[in-house]
Amino acid sequence: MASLPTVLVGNTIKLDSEFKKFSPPLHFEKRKYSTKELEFREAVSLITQGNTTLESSSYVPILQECIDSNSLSGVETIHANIIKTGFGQELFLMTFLVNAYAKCGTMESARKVFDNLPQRNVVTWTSLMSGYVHNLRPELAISVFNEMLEAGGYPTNYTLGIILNACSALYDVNLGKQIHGYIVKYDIQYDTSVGNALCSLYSRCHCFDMTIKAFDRIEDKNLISWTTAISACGINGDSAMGLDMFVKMLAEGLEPNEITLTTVLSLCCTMQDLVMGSQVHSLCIKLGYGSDLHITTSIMYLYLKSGCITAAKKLFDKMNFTNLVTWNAMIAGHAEMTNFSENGLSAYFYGIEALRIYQRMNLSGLKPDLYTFSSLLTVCSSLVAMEQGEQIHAQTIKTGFLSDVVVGTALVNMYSKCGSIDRASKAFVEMYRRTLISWTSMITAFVQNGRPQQALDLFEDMRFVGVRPNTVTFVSVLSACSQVGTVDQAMAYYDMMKNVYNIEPVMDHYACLIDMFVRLGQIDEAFEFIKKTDLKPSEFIWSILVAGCRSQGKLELAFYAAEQLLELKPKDSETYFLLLNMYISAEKWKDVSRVRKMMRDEKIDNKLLDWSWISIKNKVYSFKSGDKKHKSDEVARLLEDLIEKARGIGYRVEKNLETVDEEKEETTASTAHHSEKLAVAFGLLNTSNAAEILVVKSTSMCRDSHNFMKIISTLTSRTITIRDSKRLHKFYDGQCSCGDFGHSLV
DNA sequence: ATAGGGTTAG
Repeated sequence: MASLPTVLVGNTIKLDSEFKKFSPPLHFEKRKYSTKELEFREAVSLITQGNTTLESSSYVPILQECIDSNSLSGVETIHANIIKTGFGQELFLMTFLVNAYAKCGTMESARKVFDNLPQRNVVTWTSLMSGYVHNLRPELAISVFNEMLEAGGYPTNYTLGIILNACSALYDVNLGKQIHGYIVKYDIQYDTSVGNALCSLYSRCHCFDMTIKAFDRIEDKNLISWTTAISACGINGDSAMGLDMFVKMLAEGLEPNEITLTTVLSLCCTMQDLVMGSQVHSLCIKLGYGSDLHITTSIMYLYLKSGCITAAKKLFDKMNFTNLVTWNAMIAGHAEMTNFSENGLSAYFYGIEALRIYQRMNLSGLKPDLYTFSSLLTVCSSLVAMEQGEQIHAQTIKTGFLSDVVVGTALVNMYSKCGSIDRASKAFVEMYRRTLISWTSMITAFVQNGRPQQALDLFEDMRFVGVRPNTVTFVSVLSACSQVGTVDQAMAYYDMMKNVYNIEPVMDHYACLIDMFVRLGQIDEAFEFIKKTDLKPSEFIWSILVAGCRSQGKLELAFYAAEQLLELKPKDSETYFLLLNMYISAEKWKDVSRVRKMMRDEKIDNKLLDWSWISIKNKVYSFKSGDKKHKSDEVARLLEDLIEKARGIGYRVEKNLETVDEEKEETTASTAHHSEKLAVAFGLLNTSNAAEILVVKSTSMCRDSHNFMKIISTLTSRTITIRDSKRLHKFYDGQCSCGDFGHSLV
């Protein structure tokens, strides 16, 4: 966090009447450059020959050319020449030189030129500030601002715009508000550059209302004002409003440029609105931006986000030019699919594809940046690929991108989802800046890893440092409460959410509370709560109730809840398998046949896509039920041996689909195995004695397998982590981190 | 002399 510049605390900005009227700054006249016709190369050759017939203003377009081609050596050559020819006293020229050095990335030289200036005016000061903002040293821009004020200089609207940008770069909305205070006091909110900077600051700091207010106050709204406001709508999650503004902008007669269009396409993208997207695309083509790289990348990303992976790939392969952003979008698009795939198996393939694209990107010679790393970490967390995740962690350290708050948060999330809570919290502690999402991620990490009390403690820390929780934070908090199992505490947080933070409860919050009642065995209270809140339970809530009723032996209610679930998800194979298993456990064979017939009628696959995979030394081994791959004899023998030993200490194979022969409808010997049992056995055989086992499973774990893993963790003295489609299970010493309510259903 | 966009995290 940037410390507050002391000068700003008192009323020390002296704004004179000149400033209020926006007259041009003192000592600065706009020159008409006589060298418009002078060719750049000609000029350079004149300079290098030492033939100095140039007048001082002729240097400006040459310097501009150096800036455009980012040629530091060019700037240095011209600098030397200016000194030689005695133009070093020309303030306007030296100001431009400060700017040129700053734009070419050497603030040391810029500062040196500035320090040697014969005199200073607001333009020279402002150029230096702008240079620091441009070179990612906003805090230095602010101290230069203070220096200027102390020296008696007055800011202009441009100066204030730059300082607001510095605040924005520091995410220091409080300092920005102080500056805003002066802007209000001197009534210059309607100025375009000040207004645009305010919009941009508030947008970046997620103060949406302030953004729109600042926008409304701008007298002459230019394309930048509109683009900033439209983009702010997107950041705020109100893409529809952004599209409305875009239409309004068009109605006002402004023509969008490629940047506005890219922003608008990104709105279509978050709305997954292919129809609107293709309309905007047509407009892009009409305005001549059809082959613009940003536009094409946005269209590609729109396809990706709308699930049209093949179309996106086609476009990608057809593109003549790609840059890092194109590749990042491709990787991010696949990374996102790993989150939204219903089916764990397809998530796995998307994840692998994302890593492949990354390899291809490396081969093409592009260097990854913070966006690449964030997406890759997401992929690793979805794949539960901790080894790859660690490699990417190492790369973020080497490249310096670890200091980015999003990368840091993604790292916390990756370690958490891979079951390594210690590394997750280390990553969190080492972050130098944390956003609400970082805090929420860490709170969620504790919840995911079965440490509810630490989650609640961290939540209080977060409140203590003044970070305001949101809906998502409270889902994790209530989820932690349900694990702790204190009804009063949960209700207190529920009330806090509603009354202190004015957050309306959503289905996930209700689900947490119902989950808590169910865990406490208070099935009646759960149903009562549903009635009291006039709640129409979601699928998820019904599935919690099914599991709860079953474990409480309330079979009638369980069947009722399961039927409700089926009504909400009539095409979902897992629900049918749930019902089947329930009837099999109850040995109601008639109902078993009835459900099987329903499945045939609905054309539901007779086999659940149950896969598990384990990554050992960068190789991934996948298993499906009853699989015979990967040293099957050894794996089978070990598994039989473990089952035998487990039986010795009370394990009984539960009757379910895996263990019941379909034809005879009776329990057979456990020759068929769940995929995760195979993967764990394989892991036990192929890792050293103390190593943790980490397995990913495409569906959710069943109760039988869950019981089995608990016992195996004791028998082998190993920590076994299984990430299923619902949550994380960490088995250690006969216990599971989910508190035995995480396994669900089937 | 100043200003805007796309890809990222719960």
